[in-house]
Amino acid sequence: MEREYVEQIADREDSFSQWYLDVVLRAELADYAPVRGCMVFRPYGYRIWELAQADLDRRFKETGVQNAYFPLLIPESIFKKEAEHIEGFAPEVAWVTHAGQEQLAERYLVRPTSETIIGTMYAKWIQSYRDLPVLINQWCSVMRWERRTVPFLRTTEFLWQEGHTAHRDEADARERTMMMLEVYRAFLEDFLAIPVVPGRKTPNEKFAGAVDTYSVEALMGNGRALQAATSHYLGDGFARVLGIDFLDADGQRKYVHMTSFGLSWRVIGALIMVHGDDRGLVLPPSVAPYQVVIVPIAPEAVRDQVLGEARRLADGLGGVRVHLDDRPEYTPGWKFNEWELRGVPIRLELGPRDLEAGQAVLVRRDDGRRRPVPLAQVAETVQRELAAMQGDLYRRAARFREENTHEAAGVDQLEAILQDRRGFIYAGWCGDGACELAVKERTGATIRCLPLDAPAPSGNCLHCGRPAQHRALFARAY
RNA sequence: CGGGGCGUGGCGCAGUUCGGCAGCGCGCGCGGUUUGGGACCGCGAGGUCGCCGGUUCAAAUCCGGCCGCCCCGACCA
Repeated sequence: MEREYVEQIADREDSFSQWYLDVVLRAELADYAPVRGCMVFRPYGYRIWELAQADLDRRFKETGVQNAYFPLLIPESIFKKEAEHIEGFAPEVAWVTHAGQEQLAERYLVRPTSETIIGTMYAKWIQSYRDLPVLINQWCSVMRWERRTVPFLRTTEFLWQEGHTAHRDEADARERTMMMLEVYRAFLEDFLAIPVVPGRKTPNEKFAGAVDTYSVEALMGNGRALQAATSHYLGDGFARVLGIDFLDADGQRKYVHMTSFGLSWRVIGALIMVHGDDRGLVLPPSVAPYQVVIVPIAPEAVRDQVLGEARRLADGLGGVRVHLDDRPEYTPGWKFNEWELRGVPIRLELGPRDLEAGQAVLVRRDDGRRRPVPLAQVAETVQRELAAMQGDLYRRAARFREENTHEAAGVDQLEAILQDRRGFIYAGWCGDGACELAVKERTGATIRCLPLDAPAPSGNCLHCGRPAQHRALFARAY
């Protein structure tokens, strides 16, 4: 039999990163811009972001978070106030030094994150414990001058949301930190169909300026880990240097305890790498710009008839994002490949033979199964299959993760697993950062997180052999 | 930032060894025939050969410098 599908993207097994880039470009999610490390987020990709954004934004608002917007530029004097913070970001900060020909009295940095400028405003707004908590999020872009960039995963400028909250005490702030981590977990698993491991970062891996950093970690199709979102308990460090204090009910002046949490367009990269296959993108119905594409097979003699029925079919799919591809210049086969590459969950084929039989042919993107559906039942079947596919994609990704999750008793074993098949690797850890760094040095794997649901540690540290204090999740990471 | 590879019409590439008319496939435009897994025929448009400099009668090709992209490693959402 002849080759059934056209070669247009790199082989996913042989060259995963080339496959990833091919999908990004060929599916028209993004394109390279004439700016170092920057990309253009094209309409099809941006629509995915809008759908994800709308859902996550709704989840934030359900917890009382409001949206606002703060400036792109941050005065150097303000950013420098938190020592650990500036030290962490200094190497990748872009500076604004001139307005026209004139040199500015003070340099501004293009925000790499907004803790300091938002905190500065909180200092003005917060006087009393009655003003707390303050729960604000902003959708914006930030800039970090990374050395090596990859579309969506690591770009010089990227879109994200950053939430910043101020609280009366540590307990309230910590509760918010965990609440937002759970919002991310639910969003990623339920909406993007990406299974994640929630956990706490080690001191080596935490956010510059945070007391504790939590993240949700996902496993990509090539066995590498990706941090999909983070939530930080910042303590009162930022409050102290920025002067965010309030008068408590007991008459004492106190500093607020803060949190911040963020998720970026990196999750678009995760979608590609978790769900994609040899034929390209596979989108969960929840974030698919088109959930259904109708491809009419319309020879000249029956053209009007087929297109008329195709339009009726589209109109009958209320509440579903449907696209009728009636371009005459492309053949049906071309369209099949095109929409599969772009990840549309369901394709409906409608041709003369179907009209005679009073049916359409339904094909699911994830399993490729094709079957005839009577026209009267198409709407109902589409709804059912979209819902089923959402769940199936999650379960498939979860199964892949289970199959690629291992245990390592020592560094040798960890190294062997990484060479052989990568994936998530659990191992005992004594809690010493030196052991963590030694493992990284030798194997390239880092502790992605200390999973929250991990059972009590048993056995010994994989590196030094002392009793394990944690059950750590190791992986090579993006 | 280190190691490797690559920059030639929109995309994928040949040509570079050994200097001598810039080519091929796809795509694009027009006309015609076509439509159940990337249709076919004909005509046509489109290139400062990544950039700057040098050698030469002559440079995509040789020399020097620079820039960009990709892959593999050290830092990050």
